[in-house]
Amino acid sequence: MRLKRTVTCGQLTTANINQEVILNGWIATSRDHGGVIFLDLRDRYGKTQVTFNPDQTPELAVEAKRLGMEDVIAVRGMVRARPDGNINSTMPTGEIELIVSELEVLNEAQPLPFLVSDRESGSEDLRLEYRYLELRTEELQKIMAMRSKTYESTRRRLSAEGFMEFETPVLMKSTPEGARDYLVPSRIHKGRFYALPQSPQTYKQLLMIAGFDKYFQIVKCFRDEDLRADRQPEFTQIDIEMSFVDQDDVIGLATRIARGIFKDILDYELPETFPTMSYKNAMETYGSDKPDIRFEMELIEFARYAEKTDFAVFKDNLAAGGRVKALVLKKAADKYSRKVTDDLTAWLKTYYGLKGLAFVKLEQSDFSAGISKFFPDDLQKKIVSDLGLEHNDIVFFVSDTGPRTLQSLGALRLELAKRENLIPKDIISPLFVLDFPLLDWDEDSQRYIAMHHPFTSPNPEDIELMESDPGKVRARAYDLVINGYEVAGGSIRIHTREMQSRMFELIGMDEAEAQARFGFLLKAFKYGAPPHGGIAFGFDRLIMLLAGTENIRDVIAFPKTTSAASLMDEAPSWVDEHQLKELHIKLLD
RNA sequence: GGGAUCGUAGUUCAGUUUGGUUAGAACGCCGGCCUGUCAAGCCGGAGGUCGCCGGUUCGAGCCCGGUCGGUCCCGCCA
Repeated sequence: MRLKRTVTCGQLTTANINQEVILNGWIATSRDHGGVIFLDLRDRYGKTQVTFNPDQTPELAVEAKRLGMEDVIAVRGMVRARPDGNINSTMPTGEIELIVSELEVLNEAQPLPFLVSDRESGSEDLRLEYRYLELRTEELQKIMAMRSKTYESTRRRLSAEGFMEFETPVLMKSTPEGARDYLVPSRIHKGRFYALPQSPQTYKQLLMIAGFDKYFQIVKCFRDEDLRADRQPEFTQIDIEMSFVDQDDVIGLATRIARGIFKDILDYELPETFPTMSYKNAMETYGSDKPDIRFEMELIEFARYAEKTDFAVFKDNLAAGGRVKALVLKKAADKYSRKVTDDLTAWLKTYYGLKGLAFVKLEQSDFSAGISKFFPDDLQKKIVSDLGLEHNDIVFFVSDTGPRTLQSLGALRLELAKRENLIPKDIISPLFVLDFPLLDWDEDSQRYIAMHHPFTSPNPEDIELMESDPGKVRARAYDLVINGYEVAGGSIRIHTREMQSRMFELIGMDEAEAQARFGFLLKAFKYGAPPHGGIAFGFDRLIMLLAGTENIRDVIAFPKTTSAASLMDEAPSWVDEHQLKELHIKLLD
């Protein structure tokens, strides 16, 4: 190219007046007045108005006339102060303009599928097809810059703390536990497959055994499961592992990393230590293992009142070992007509398998509507006084099996908070959830499965329960939850062969199977494995919080749709027959 | 695997309730006018397999069945 930029489109000010400069960039808008022509030239640093004046350069004005949006040009010119009354105070470069003396058209753009100046001007599938254009929008340019700064902040802090950065294999052995693996067929080994890592879990443990006591990696992970607004099939983790540490050391480091990132990127001060809550408490109080604690509205234990009511559903469920819990929405009963409560009930039925949702409204200090007639007067008075109920409050009741009661009331808590705008924006509320159960009973396979993963160490206080009451054993596992998002999760690992074998046994994996699947790790444990533990941050979710978006596709340069397809390059795609043949693969159907 | 919802010019949408002449608007695009705008303005023009397949009907953008794709949710995500 002839005219290489000497400055960017975001940096010229009145200090540069009378300097000759060259700008390169995309045309954001053009304003043709028949005589004078204005172009706003854009690059990722900003926009500058460049002006073509037919009195001075008539031949350039003719050429500029046919330029349109998103053409790429280079211009040489003199920086001038804009005439009086023509200053644009909404842009940083609004006091100056570039009077063009030389123009090089680098590339012209076809008519655009949507406006780069307005991200809402195209539907999401169209924007994904032309993702490189969407990435030119101001919003995504900012988020990508934020993401880049976060990589940098993370690396700088971990390096300063003495961590070594590693790369671990992307082609690895398939692990049966956990999420579905993405598989890669081996050409050389007929009928065998590599798997893409769900996480580099085993490798980082082996690096601990190798003596690299502080490891980290910013790494892609792959899980072949169905997607959500905050889940992509490939996503990024800040993966961390440390030797000779206990839970508090890992939590301390995770706190410093999170504090550092929010300080560096948003200049937001998180507390020096984050609050903690047990898994049990989180479930009982918020109906979630990742509670959003930006607002109160806690779940209330209601069994002691429910048993004194005349409501058969409560009594039957309690007798059957179920639960009754309640949720109070303050000062909003008038907004919850029969239709609204019916809709909420239908929603809970559909998604959480709940049989019903009961409620009462407060009319002055008396129960009204819903199931109020099942509450004797003296019981009403006691509840009103115990719970501090006031006029126009509405109390929702859920009664079902324990887990279903907690989960659905937790979902209702979030839904009501959204409807009533109870969630304060601009607040970031971190929380460590601790003492997760080691195991989870799986109805389908009628066995225990590891709740976190099978390398998670049991809490030493509960080890004696491992065989007698496995469901009660707590793990040394911890999650960092921010604003209701699971942002990081980790555990202290098992580091002895004996304990690892006991764990495999608990989840119904016999010695032969354990050998076949994790023999390499069990073998390594025999050669001096140090006590170790770690944590992994969901990097994309962290960026979501920093950017204030609820969609993970906003923070990934080239994301996939909810059917795990890329609309831009049309992956996944069919492959040639000979490619399949080389891989010894034959398609059914 | 299940549920909800959306699909109409290049794009964003209206039209679907109640089937009926030539499917509209805005932005973008093309042409013309216009020398200080910054979402420039004014005038004109081109642009449609109403996602796709089938059905009902004299007649379907509109009703019915199926299908494909986007989004959100449940299951799933150690």
